[in-house]
Amino acid sequence: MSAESLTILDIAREAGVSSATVSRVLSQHPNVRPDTFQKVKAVVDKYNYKPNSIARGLLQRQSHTLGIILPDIKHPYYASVFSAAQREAMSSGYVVQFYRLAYNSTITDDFINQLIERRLDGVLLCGGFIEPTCANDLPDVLHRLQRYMPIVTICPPITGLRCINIYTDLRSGVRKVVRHLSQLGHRRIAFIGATHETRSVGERQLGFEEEMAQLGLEPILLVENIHTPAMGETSVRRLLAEEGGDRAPTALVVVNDLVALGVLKGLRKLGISVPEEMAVVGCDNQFFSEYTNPPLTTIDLAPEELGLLGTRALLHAHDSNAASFNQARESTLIIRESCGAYLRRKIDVSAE
Amino acid sequence: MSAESLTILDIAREAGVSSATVSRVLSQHPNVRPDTFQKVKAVVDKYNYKPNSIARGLLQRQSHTLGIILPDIKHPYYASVFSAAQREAMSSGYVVQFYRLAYNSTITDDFINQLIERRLDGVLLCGGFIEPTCANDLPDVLHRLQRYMPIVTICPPITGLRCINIYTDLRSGVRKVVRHLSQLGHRRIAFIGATHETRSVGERQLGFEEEMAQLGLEPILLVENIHTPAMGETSVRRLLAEEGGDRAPTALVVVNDLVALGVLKGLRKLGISVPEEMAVVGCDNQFFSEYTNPPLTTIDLAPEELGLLGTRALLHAHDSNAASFNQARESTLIIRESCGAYLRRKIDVSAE
DNA sequence: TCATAAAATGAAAAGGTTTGCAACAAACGC
DNA sequence: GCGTTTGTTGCAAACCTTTTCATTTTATGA
Repeated sequence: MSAESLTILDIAREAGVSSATVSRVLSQHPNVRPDTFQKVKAVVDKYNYKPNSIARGLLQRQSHTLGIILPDIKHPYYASVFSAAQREAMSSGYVVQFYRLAYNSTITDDFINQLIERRLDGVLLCGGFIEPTCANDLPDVLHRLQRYMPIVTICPPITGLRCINIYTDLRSGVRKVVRHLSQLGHRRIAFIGATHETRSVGERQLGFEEEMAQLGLEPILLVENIHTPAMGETSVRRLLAEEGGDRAPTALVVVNDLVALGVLKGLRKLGISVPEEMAVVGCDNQFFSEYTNPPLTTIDLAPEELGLLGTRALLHAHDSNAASFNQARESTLIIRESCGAYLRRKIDVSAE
Repeated sequence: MSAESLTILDIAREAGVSSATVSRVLSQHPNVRPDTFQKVKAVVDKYNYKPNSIARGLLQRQSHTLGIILPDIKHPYYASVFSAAQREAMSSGYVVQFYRLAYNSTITDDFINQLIERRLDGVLLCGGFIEPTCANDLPDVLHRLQRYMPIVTICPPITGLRCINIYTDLRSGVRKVVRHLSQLGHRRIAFIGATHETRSVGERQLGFEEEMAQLGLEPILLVENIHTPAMGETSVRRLLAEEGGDRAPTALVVVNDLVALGVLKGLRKLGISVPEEMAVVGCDNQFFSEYTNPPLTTIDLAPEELGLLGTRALLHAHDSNAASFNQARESTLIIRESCGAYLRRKIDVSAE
C-alpha cells in the first residue's frame, strides 16, 4: 500500500543536510539559517513528506491521542458530549479514540489494559457502566489506569477516586421538576425510570424521592429496566394498570427524553391527552424534544459544555496543580407544553 | 504521571532471559519451552507489564487504528454507522479514531495530512462534504491518501476514485416513495430538500425528479439549505405560501427524518392534519420516527449494516484482490401512518 | 586581525518493541 | 556414537523520529 515510505533520512540526504536539521525545519525551530530552511522546505514539498507521528510519539512519550469512554454513541446525550470533546481536542492537535463500554458492564482490567497499551494521553469517562454494584473494585481498577494517564470524569463523582470531575447536578434538576409539578397542583406524581444501572439514573431517582419526601407526597415508582422508547411505551400501560382509579398519577417524571418519547406514544394509544389529563416531563433536552406533540418539558444537562470543559481539563491535566476537583453545574428546567404549565396559565388567566 | 514506565528489557532482566524471549511469550509464539514461558509469565504478571503498542506499531508499520470521517456524530444516521463500525473494528483488535469534516467543507490537503501522519491502517469515508462543487479535485486528494492507506466509502460512489464502495441506493429508494404516493392518488407532490451540499442529498432529489418525470407529474421543489428540524418547520410555511390554493401539494417528500420532524410540527402549527390533509414521508428511519405523531413513513438505509460491512471490507482490504468494487444495497420503504396508506386502506375498505 | 560570543549544524543516542539470523541444545535415526 | 533434524534462545538490526551535546561556522567587538 504505502510504497511512499519516505523517511526523514531520505529528505536529509537529498537536501544535503542531516536529519536533525530537517527535523528542526519541520518543527519551526528558530535556529535554522533561512537559506537552509528554504533548501530543506523545497525537498519536503517536492516529495510531500510527512513525518511519522508514531515514531515521534515513541520518542516524546505522548501519542497526542485522547480516549473517550461511553456506553452508546447512538444516544444523543453521549453523541453531544463526544462531539464537543472531539472538537476541543482537535483544536489542540489531539485526536480522539472511541471506546465503548456497554451500559450494564463494568470496567475490567482487560479494558484498562487496552488503554494503557495504547499509551493514550488521557481519558474522558462519561458514565454508563458505573453502577453501584460494580463500584466496589472500580476505584482500584481506575487507580491503576491513573498511574499511566490522567482521568477526567463527566458523570456523578465516583467515590474513592480522586480526579477531575465535571458534571451536571441531576439530582437538584429533578427536584426542580418535581417542585414545578407540585406548584402546578399535582399531588400524585410518578417516576418512570431504569434500575440503578448507571449512576446518573440513580441520581435522578434520588432527586425525585428526596423532593417528594420534602413535599410530604407519596412517591409512585416504576423502576425497571427501561431505557428505550419502546420500553417507555409499554411501561405506561403497566403503571396505570397497577396504579389505577383515584390512585392514578396525574404527572409523570420520565428518566430521559428517549423514554419519554415512548411514554407519549403510549399515552396517545391509551387515549390519554397530554398535558390535559397527564403531565409529562422528561430529562436531557434532546434535539427532538422540542418537536414532540406536545413539545416536551425537560431538563437541560448541557452535554456539549461537559464535553468541552472535560476535554479542556484533560489537556491541562499535566500542568495543572489542581489534580483533583469536582465541579457541579446547575441543570436548567426547560418548560414547554407537556407539563401543562402554559395550559395552567391559560386557566388562571380565564379564572381571573 | 506514568512512573510505571517498565520496558520489556526490565522484564527480561528480572526473568533472566532476553527481550526476544519475553516478546515471544507475550505474542504466544509456539517455540517457547513451557518452563521458560511460566517463568517469564510470572514476572510479567508480577509487574503487570503491558507492552507499548506505539513501539510495536512503529516496527510493524501498522497502528491497528482505523479512521472514520463523517460530518456530524450527533446526526443519528452517522452515529449508527459509527457505532457499528467501532464494534466491528474492536472485535478485530482495532480502534477507531473520529475525524469530523463539516457538511459544507471539502477534504483539504491538510486534512489528509493528519491522517497520513497518524499512519492509520485504513479510512472509512461516510459522506457529507463530498459535494459536486468540491469534487473537482477531490479524487486527486484522495488518490494521494490512497497511496498510504486503503479507503472504503459508504456513500454514493465518487467518480474518479477507485476504491471499495458500499452504499444504500437512495435514488431508487426515493423513487419507491414517489411511486407509493402516486399509487395512493397523490398528483401534486413536493420535495423539501437541502441544496446539493452532500452527494446523498443530491441522490434523493434526483430520485424524486426521475420518478416524477416518469409518472408525468410536475415536480414541486423547495430546495434550500434545510437540514435541521427548525429549518423544516419554517420551510412548510414558505412552501405553502408559494404554492397555495389548488397548486398546493397534497404530499411532501422530505429529505430526511430530522427535517421531517420539523415539518410535522410546522404543519401542526398551521392546523394542517397529517395524513388526512397532507401526506408526509421522510428518509432515514431514525429511532424517533416510529414515535412521531403520526408515526413517520420513511426509508430505511441500514446505516449499521453499512458501518459493519464497510469496516469489514477495510480490515480485509490488504489481502483482498478486489481492491475496488461497488456494492449498492436496496433501501426499504417503511410504511407507517404519515403517508396515509392505512387511512387510504380504511377508506377503500369502507367504499367496498 | 584576532579573541570571543553566538548561531547553525551534525553525530549519535534514545525511545521500546519485533524478528531474521546465528548459535546452541536436545532429540532422532541409523 | 555420530550426523541430522527439530526445538529454544539470544544478539543485534530495524522501525523513524527528536534532542542533547559537541563541533563548526558566522557574527561581534576591540
